[in-house]
Amino acid sequence: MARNNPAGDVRERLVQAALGLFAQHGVNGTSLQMIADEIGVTKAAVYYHFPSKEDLVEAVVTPYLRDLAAVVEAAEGRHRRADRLDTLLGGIIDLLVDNRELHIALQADPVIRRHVDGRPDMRDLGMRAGLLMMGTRTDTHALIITLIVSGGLAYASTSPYLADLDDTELRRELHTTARRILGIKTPITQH
Amino acid sequence: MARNNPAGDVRERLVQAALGLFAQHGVNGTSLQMIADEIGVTKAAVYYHFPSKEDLVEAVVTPYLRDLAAVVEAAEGRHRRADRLDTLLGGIIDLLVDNRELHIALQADPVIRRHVDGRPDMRDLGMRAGLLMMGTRTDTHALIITLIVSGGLAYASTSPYLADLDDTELRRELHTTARRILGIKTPITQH
DNA sequence: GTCTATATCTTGATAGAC
DNA sequence: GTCTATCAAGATATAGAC
Repeated sequence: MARNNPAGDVRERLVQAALGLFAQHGVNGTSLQMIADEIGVTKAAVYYHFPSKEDLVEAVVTPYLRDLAAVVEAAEGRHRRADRLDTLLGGIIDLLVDNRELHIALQADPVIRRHVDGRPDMRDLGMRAGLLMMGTRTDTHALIITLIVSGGLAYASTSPYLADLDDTELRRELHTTARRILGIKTPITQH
Repeated sequence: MARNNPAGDVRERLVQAALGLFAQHGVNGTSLQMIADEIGVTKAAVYYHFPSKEDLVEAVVTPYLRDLAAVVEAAEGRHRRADRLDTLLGGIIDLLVDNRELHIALQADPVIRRHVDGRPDMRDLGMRAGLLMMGTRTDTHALIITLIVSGGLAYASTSPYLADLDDTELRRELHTTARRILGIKTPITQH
């Protein structure tokens, strides 16, 4: 196995290059030529590793879906509401902060959305996470708070205004803020 | 002026068709052929009304930017903090609810983002809105709450889970929830 | 595993008839 | 103001040499 490349095998470098370009230009705005150029190979080399562009999309998205699924399952495994929330928020925020500007782009990209919707194993992940956040409440108000926190965390974590915060600080700020916002609907459980 | 079309002149129908398709497939995922087909004309007819695809993007985006600018300016014209917040939130939520599923897609689309960033008159709209939300606070915590509310409102207003709420109800729910979340940082002003 | 070369299709855009 | 016909460029994808 030829390992004369700067960092790791070509397949993984292709996935990383694609990830960055997808986030910046969208999937439709990123040609295989751009991806190949990014790591210094030709289009044909890309096609050796991935039979089609869709396969590349799948390779880019899958690790994130797996990580998210693991977080949701871990949270569902907890029993007390506070623990479920902490596990879910902590896990999601870790994912967001570790990737920063990528999540919004990936989540909003029409091609990726369609790809994810086409995978039955992953389709209800968003709803399961939402149910965990809502807890026992099922009214409209709780739903709206849940939606605002979900979308708001993803949006905030990608903001250029927070770019100079280090990961640890950003994680802590997002977690406490999300906790406090979600606490609005259940003020009694807060100390 | 030939007015033998189902609804209004062709130019406006093209803009509306483009808006819907952009939101669904993204700008790069929407060909001029698709837009032409949508209203039953040919590509060449599109090019009569818009010299280039970018001009169509501009025609789609401009009304929203103008509306947003009007809201921000109206809010900046108020003097008391509570009035500024109410004007801003009310205006933005009206825009979101009136268009629902469009805003997230438009805001996240790389082509549209680039187009907006290239218009100096509109570039600082987001920051001005953010400053209005933050009020006198300038710390990280206030910034994060502002970001979460901004992104969260846009995200929530597009959620399928809220699709069956009528506009009036959705508006009211979003407004009171946003108000309460922003109230976290200034609990003294809330009775 | 990576290359050159090419096939095929779709795109944004133009020319000119009506 | 809309059409048919066409162009040049760029896209995904394939074939076959090394």
